Amino acid sequence: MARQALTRRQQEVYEYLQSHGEEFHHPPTLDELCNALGLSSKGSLHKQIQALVEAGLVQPMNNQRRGIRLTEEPQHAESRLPLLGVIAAGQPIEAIGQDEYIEVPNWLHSGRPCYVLQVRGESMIDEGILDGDHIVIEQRNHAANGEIVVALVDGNEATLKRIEQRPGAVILHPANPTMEPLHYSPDQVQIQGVLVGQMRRYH
Amino acid sequence: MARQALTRRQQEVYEYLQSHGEEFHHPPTLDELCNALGLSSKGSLHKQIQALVEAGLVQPMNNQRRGIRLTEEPQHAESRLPLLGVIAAGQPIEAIGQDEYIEVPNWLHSGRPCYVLQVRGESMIDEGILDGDHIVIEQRNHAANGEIVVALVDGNEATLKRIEQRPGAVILHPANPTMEPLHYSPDQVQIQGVLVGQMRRYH
DNA sequence: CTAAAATAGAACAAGAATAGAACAAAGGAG
DNA sequence: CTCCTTTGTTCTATTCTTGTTCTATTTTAG
Repeated sequence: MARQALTRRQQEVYEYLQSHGEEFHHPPTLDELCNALGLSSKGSLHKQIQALVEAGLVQPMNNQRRGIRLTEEPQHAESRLPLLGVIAAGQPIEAIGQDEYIEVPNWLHSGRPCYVLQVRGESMIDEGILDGDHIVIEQRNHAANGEIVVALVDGNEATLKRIEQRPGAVILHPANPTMEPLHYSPDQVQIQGVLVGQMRRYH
Repeated sequence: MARQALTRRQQEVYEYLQSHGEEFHHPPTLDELCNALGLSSKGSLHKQIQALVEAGLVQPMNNQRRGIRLTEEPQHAESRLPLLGVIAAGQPIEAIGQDEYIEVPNWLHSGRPCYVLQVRGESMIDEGILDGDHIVIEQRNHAANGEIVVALVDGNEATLKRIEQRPGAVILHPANPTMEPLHYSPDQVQIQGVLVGQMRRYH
C-alpha cells in the first residue's frame, strides 16, 4: 500500500481521534465528530475519514454504522521507548538529556508502558547484566517475588535487584556474590518498575 | 544525480528545517516557513525549496499541498534479521524453521550483514550471555583478537567463544571458569561471524 | 564591476476544505 | 413485517488555502 502523505486537515482529524477518541462512549459517528471538530457538514468530514481509511489508519466501515475507530495499534511504528537515564546501584537515577528515545524491538517489551535505562556498575553481573547494558523496564509499582525491579530506597537511592517481599519486610538480593542481601521495611522501598528486557552492543 | 552545491541561503533553509522542523504541528507551508524565517515573499522561498528538492533533500510536492518535509525520515524503521537457529557450545547450529525473522534495533547491529542466533547453555555465562539469549552476529570469516566469534571447529561443532589468534594456533576462551581454553590449529577453526549484539527478555 | 543569488510583490491555478442537499442502508420500535 | 430514525455515502457548488510562476529590484560574491 503506497501510503499517500496526509494533508493538513487529515492529519488534524487523525490526531484528534488519537487523543480525544477515548472520550466518546462509543466510537464516534460522523455527526458527533463534526460537532466536536466544529464542522457543520458531515459530507466534508466523510471525505477526510475516507482518506484516512485508504491510508490504513482508520478501520474501513462499509456502510456499517459502528462509528469511526482507528486501526489496531497499526504499524507499532513507535517501537521507540524513552531512555530516561543511567542507573547505578545505590545512587539516584541520573537523567540523560531530555526527550531521548531508543529503538527497542517489540518482542522485548510488554504491551504496557515501558522505559529504558542504562546500567552502570557490576551489581547485577551474576544475572548477566553488565556495565553499559540497556535494560527495558515496565512501569509498575508492584512486583511478584523473584522479579528484578528498579526500586527506590529511602526515596533517593535507585537500585536494580531481585525482590523478595515478606510480611513486614522487603529483601533485595543483589546478583553479585560479593554483596549481601539487604533487608528493609516495606515503606522504605518503592518499586519503580520491573525488568522485562535487556540489550547489549559489542562494537 | 550530480548534486549541485547548495548556495548560502539554501543551506540555511535546509538547516532550519532540520533543527526546527519538529516545532510545527504539521509539515510547514511556504507561508509558515516565510514567517518563521523572516521572509515576506513566499515566491522567493519557493525557489530555494525547489533547489532543495532537486538536490534530493526535500520531498518533491507536485502541486500537492501537504507542506514541506525532508526526505530522510524512514531510517527509524526497525529492521528484521534472519533468526538462523540455536547455538549450543560444541554442537552444530540447530536450524530453526525456515525463513524466521526477528526484530533487531538498528543501533544494535552494524550496517553489514548480520543474523541472529539463540544461545543454549551456560558456556558464556561470565560474559553475561545466558541460556535463551538472542545474539546478533555479523557475518565475517575473520576476526580481531579478543572478539567473540561464532566458530566452526572441525567442520561441525559450532561454538561461541572469545578468540585469540597466534601464529600457528587458535585459542578459544570459554567465558566460564569451569572450562579450559581450547587450542586448535588454524585450519581446524572456521570463523562464521562476530558477536555484535545481544538481547534478552524476562517475561 | 559584473554575474549570480536573494528578495518582494503581485497574480494565478489547482488542490483542499466546506456547506448543503439528497440518497441509501442499517437498526430499532411498534 | 413495516415504518421511522439514525447514520453512512455521494454529489455539486462555493470558498479558502497554498503551491507555482513571473518580473523588477536589491544584495552578495568573485
